[in-house]
Amino acid sequence: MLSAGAGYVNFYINVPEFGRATLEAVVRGGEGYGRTPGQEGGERVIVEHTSVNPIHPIHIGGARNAIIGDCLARILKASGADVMRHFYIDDVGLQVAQASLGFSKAGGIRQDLKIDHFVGFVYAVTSCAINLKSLKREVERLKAEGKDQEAVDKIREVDDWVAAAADLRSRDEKTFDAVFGAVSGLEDPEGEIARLLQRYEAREEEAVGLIRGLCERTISGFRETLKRAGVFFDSWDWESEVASWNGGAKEAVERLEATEFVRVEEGTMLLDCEAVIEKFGLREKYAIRTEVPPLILRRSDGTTLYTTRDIAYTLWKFGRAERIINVISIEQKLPQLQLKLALHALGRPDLAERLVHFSYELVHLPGYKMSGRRGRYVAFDDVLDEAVARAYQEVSSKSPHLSEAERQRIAELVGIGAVRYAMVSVASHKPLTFTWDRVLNFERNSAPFIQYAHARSCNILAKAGESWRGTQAEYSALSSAYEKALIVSLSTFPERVSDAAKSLKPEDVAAYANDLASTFNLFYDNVPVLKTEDARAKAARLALVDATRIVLANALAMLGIEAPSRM
RNA sequence: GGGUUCGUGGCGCAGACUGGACAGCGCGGCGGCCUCCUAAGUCGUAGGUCGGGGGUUCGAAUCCCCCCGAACCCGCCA
Repeated sequence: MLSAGAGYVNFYINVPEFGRATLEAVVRGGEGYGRTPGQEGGERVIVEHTSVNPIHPIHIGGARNAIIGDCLARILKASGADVMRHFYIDDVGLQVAQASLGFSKAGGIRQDLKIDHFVGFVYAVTSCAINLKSLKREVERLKAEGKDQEAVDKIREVDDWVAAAADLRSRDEKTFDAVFGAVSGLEDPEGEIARLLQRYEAREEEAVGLIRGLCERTISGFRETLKRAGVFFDSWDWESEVASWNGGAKEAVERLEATEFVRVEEGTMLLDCEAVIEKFGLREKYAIRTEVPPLILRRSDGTTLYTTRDIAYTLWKFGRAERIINVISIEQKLPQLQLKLALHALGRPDLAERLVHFSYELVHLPGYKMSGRRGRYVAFDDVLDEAVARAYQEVSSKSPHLSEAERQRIAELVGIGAVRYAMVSVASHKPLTFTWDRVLNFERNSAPFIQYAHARSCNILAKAGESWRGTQAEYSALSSAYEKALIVSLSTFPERVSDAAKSLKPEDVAAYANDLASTFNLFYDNVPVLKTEDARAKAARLALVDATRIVLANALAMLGIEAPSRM
């Protein structure tokens, strides 16, 4: 039936029939409802995400990346794609060499601190020592040249690093003194780091042992954190292996060198991005309104830079998938564009077309700016701990009848669910300001709200037993507005999932789950299920509850959030 | 300085690409609902010049231009 008004067409649905069809489809589909089964020869997609530098623990910004990337992968998989999740380990960067140098001076590791946190500390101390040394030299030079005002500005920077150093020292004097003293005592720490990196790229045994040793340790910490957060990878790609030692970066540079777009200036090799844009008419395609600076492919000392190695890595990934989605923060917008331009320069516009930079905004902290180099960040581990602790308080006060073990189990999945939901539900192009109260809320518009609706549905079903399943359901009994709304919501789930996958908007699944939970709560408060007199009407309502339970669980699964049956 | 993105009630968000039914939701405020399937729920109420100003349109939070504010980028870092 149709009716029109104010330029809109309203549809009315044959509820009993539609209800029957929807509920049967949900129950028949079970865990698969809302999912498109993967097919032989389906699109292979690599989602590269997290890829935190192995020099400090994953902080709250990396957590946003990990959670968005993980949800994206889950949703794409649900829509039928053959998804592989990759973590790119940037072990060929300057920062890793720097952390490794400091680590070699630390005089052993601390057993009482998670290893990636210890590495982060050592890296920050090393970075302080190096920055202070070079800034002080700069100040001397400026003073000698009579540039007093510039010297004053530099002194201000020195003060900032001195403050960072004092803060670090207060955390662990022994390690600080060992690392800071040793690094400051080096005649030319920056040169030493550059040489270490060169030796690593040349795959010299000692350098490999040092850098790999550090990376392996840090990554073992990452794995622990990520596992707890429900984030998993199919592949851990060492930059050294997929871009450097395998000759990939060298080959990419050579191939680019053979094109008309590369030139050498003062020993550095540059890709003329503007020339690429002009040649292939890409200005409009990529909405480029300003001059794109040249991409430096090779340093004057012969080593490669991150984006150069990323070209090689991208080609490597395209050997394994048709589409690549890189979850990388908005800060790297320009290098990601330059990466595409490099593909064009190599004569592979088809690859550029299927390379997606899924960018997300940074996580801010009220009051200060995070800085790995200064050792200032909120670690993902600490966020998870705090979330679970708060959830435990909540569970204990709301469900004191549950056993201690069960309260702990529920606290874990509620706390972590809350963090995941908070991270994925905000559109990724919006900056996120981190505050505990905001991220760890357990009310509506949060994972616990959805989990609670799920637990309620489970509870009704648990009390109903199994006998109703043998009863012929009378779907015409589902006549209230609450029931109709619920049926409509359930029926739209598969479409919502495929839309979210197409538009790469995991937050849409989060919003759907919240809406469904809300719709179910209205039903719950207004329609008594177990008290329904007529057995066939009761069976229909129980089928509706069962279907809701299934869809809530499936939606939560796509967000990597567990669905408890009690809480 | 140039570019990109964002600016929606006290706070946090959705809606914007594909312009249309009173701009939705949560937190916080105020006032209700547990002899009834878990109140992490729910109902009611107050609170909005959709940053500001022009324009396009029958119609603009949504499209265009200008301005203001914030974030990010413009490195032989990643």
